[in-house]
Amino acid sequence: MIDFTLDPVSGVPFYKQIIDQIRFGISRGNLKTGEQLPTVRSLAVQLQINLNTVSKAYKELEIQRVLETQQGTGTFIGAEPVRIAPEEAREKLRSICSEFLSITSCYGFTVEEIIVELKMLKGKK
Amino acid sequence: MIDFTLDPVSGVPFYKQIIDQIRFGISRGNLKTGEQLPTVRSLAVQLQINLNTVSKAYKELEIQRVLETQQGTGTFIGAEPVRIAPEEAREKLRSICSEFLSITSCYGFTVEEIIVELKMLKGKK
DNA sequence: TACAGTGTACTATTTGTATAGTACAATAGT
DNA sequence: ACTATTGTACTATACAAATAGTACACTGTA
Repeated sequence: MIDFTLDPVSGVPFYKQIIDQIRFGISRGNLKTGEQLPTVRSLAVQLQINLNTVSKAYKELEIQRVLETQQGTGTFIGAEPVRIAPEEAREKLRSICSEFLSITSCYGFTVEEIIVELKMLKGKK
Repeated sequence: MIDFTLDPVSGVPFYKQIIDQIRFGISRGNLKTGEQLPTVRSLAVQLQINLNTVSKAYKELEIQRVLETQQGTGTFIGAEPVRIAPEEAREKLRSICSEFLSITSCYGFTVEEIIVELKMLKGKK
């Protein structure tokens, strides 16, 4: 279970914020395989946004195999994480990290600061 | 001097990303008083975005007295230094790292793997 | 003066986000 | 079978962000 929250002034689209929170919730173990997510209608009411916005987030995550939806039943956390070949994964990790560092360096953050933050986010519940 | 970078998938408007990077650059001392920024045209070419988008960022910062523009000459860092509250910096770091983690977790990478990769990339340069 | 480089201003257009409303389809429980 | 609940699909609308193109104004320099 997750407490969804939206930041309307961040500039990040609502549906992307929802996507992020679900993916992050899975990675931290707050959302477990098979667990049911709020219905599109209930989450829309809770966040005071439109039904279609929630639907868009769920749909995109379903395409990415992160979620599994059953019409008439609900939306659930997918079974297995996508498997990638080790070499490809390594290259992917490198490119993502590299891009990440270039962005953080624009803000002047040091690698040490970043690592501290990452560890903190990982431990957070 | 700063290496500007845009994250097109973050959902944050380009002009806001530019504003942020300039503000943080000043706050961290990477941009000093009186220093000339890239021209609107050159930065637009560099970031592969439109001239008007860069102009919008510069204009907003000029209103905030962060930048000083002289038509026909260029755009420069204003006299009064920008001070970014520690909480804002922390929040920025947190949001960037959070988004980063949500992406990496999608590929199944652990925080430990990521940290190893970041340290390796840091040592490379 | 002439010119190159700078920022500015404006209109038009496209794209993405979000809302609103409605209708339909699949499922579970009774 | 019926009903409630779930996800899906579609059209229309509004707004912001970004692009594209063009023209203009100011500055420094040759």
